[in-house]
Amino acid sequence: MADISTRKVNPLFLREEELRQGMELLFYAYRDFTAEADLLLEQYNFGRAHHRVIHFVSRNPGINVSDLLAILQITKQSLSRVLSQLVRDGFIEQKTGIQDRRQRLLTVTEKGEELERKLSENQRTLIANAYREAGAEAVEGFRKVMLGMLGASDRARFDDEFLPNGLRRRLG
Amino acid sequence: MADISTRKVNPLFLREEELRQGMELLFYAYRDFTAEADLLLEQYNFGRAHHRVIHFVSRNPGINVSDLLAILQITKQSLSRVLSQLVRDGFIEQKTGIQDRRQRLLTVTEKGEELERKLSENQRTLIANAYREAGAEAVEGFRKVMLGMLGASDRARFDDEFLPNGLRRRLG
DNA sequence: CCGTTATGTCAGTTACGTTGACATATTAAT
DNA sequence: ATTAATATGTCAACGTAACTGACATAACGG
Repeated sequence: MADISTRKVNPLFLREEELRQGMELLFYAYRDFTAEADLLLEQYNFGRAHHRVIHFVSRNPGINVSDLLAILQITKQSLSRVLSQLVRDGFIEQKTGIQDRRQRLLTVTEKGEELERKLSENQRTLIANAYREAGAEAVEGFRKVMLGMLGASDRARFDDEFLPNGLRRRLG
Repeated sequence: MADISTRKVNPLFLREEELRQGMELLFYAYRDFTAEADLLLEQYNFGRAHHRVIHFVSRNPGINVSDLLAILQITKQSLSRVLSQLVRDGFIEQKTGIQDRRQRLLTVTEKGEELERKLSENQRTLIANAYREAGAEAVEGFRKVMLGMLGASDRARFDDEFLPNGLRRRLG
């Protein structure tokens, strides 16, 4: 086979090829992964940014704005537009913090949870299918490689990943 | 441990948690992966779109515009802006097709290859480190899961992934 | 010759990010 | 008690990269 002979003759080329392939896998996977939700979002006049906000607020109920900004890594002005739309339309609620009254603690309303479920339904299916077809061992490898590609601060977010929702550590 | 007890008590919750975690891994990995190249691109007044074009033209020398559009999945108007800048600045060359003179076949110039190397240097390092730390078996799992998440047409692009560059099949 | 294809371009729009400057309420510190 | 720092919000202007729709040109193919 051409591939095998190439493997033997030029292993360095294949290493390079392997890396390039990884880059492309990431590109295609991310795009295919977000494609369907994007279509749904259009019906609400929302964009991908709204989905991200709903997702992370749903995952971190009671999160404050600073911590959300740290996760999303955008400016407060950018978040403001998206967040105020979500609040206006009743998908997210803001409550003044108890210990620190400067904070606006964010939670997703039931209406918001419903939207989140709709938006992520296809994504969950995609991942679930990929996980199921690949098998538990492959999933472990997938997680290992993905975690290895994250920056230190993002990796820290997964340290307590198996704690129940309410106990998850805020910040990063 | 909290995680193990939770696992036993509520396996369905953990399944959901596992899927959500996969979604976030993809989000963080993609962002961290592209962050550094984005900074470099600014110095050329280019954006991520330019990187994508250079990458895929470099990978598919002599590709025509339609096939490139099929890979990128953007409109020709969107590609036009980016591509004409890259041609203007001497990173990409267009040659009229030989069999079909309507086609503009695209190749990356030496200057373009140099830029591509610079841009992907950090990305290659990120992947290489993640691969090395995770081990060969994990990498196989990673690839399996990622491929499983792709749509059929994107998955087809990886059918001949181990053929040398010049022999890779065009289109999808 | 004519319909289709490959490509390009003009014009207008949208989503989502940016910077900079400033305002307000609240907390923390000297 | 005053002052500095923090958390948040907002106004304004801007840039990139995507989009749609419409039209133009050149070349291919029957």
